[in-house]
Amino acid sequence: MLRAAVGVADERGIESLTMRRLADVLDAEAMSLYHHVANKEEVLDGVVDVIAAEINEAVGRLTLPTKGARWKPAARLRVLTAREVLLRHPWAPRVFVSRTSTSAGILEYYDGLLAIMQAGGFSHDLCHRALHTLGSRALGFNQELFDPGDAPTGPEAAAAMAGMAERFPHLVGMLAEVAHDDPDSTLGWCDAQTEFEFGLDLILEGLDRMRDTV
Amino acid sequence: MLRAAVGVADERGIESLTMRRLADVLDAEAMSLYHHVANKEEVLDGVVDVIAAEINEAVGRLTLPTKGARWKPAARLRVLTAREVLLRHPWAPRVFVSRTSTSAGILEYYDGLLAIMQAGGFSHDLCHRALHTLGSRALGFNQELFDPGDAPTGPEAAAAMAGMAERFPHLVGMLAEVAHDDPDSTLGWCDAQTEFEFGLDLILEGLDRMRDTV
DNA sequence: ACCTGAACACCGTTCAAGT
DNA sequence: ACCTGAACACCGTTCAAGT
Repeated sequence: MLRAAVGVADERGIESLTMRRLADVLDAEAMSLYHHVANKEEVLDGVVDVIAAEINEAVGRLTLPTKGARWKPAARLRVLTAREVLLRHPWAPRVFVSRTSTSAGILEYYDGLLAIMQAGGFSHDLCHRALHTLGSRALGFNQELFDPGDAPTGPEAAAAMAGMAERFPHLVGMLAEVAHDDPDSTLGWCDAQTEFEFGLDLILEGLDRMRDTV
Repeated sequence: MLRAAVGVADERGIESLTMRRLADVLDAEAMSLYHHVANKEEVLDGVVDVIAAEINEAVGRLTLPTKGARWKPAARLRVLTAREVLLRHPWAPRVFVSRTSTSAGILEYYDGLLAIMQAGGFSHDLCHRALHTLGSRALGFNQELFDPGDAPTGPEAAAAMAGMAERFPHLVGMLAEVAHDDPDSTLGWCDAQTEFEFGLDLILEGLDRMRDTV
């Protein structure tokens, strides 16, 4: 049933995951679901567990060494592997942030990340700060509020840019040059992947520096 | 009307902000709102604009110098000032991340942040990467997936910890020591404030280092 | 032009009734 | 024990009708 819920979200989007539709897919008529879950929240909790299990299965196959300075490439690969799973379920981050309680599967994922950091020599306190600093990046996604690289294109783009240039001069200046330097910057998630890795590496390097000095 | 919407969200939570309740508060009977907005999405867009205006008003009063190395404390204060506004509207981050288009007020906020970075000598490309790296932190909040410092308390805490210790040894070890080192770590947003500033400073320092070398 | 009430299509959920 | 259909309370939204 939870697998069916993930299937519905994958195929028609998370907003289409309603109790009625889920029952339809299961060939059960409508409201029988409530004999297996207390309410929809429990369905979403279960969905998170399914995705977490998929992530844990993927990162469980990793075999990089983790001692000392090797912690960094090991943590990096773990995060990017989790990200690969999430890229197959683009709706999952939204469900993750909507949960109030934490799934055991997510705790298991974090526990493995902590194992890497502790093998690298992190104190418990630095581990704690590291998890907060990484935030959702630890699981492979970064909540973007708007895409600064998403410059307007099309016929009226030039006019819109001119109007915006007065109100947001620095922003428009940046967009013009970034778009010029990298014409592929708006082509799908390739760019987002580069940006994600940039931010991840910046944080991991900052943490590594503290490992040496704190 | 948008101010009334913010008031409803402040007093009863964002989930209580329905078209019917909003009309009630405005002493208009129900469905007259649709003569002023196309749909609820437009109401939420407007709510974002109201909060963005409040943020811009607050950061507009700041007067720190921004040239060269001074960019860092200036950017830091700008972000923490935005955070102060959001702490008065704890539901706002959830509305922010739910918007697909970006409000002009948010663009204005980003434009001012870019002005600081450019005064500090950032290239357009590094500005772009910096915004992506900061993500929601640029606006003063960090999407937490679960609070690793939120150790269980109460009578059955010890038993729960013992059960969890087998499955999540590193996590439980960390929680035990962090809770021991800092018994106040679960008392409200003080802790979250410390953690937010830690992550913010780590990122700002990493960006500052790149300013010198890239 | 602006407001209104009834109605529609949808949602999560309850409940008494079936097997 | 498990499933079902009708119903309830709520939501966003439409529409014809009022002033």
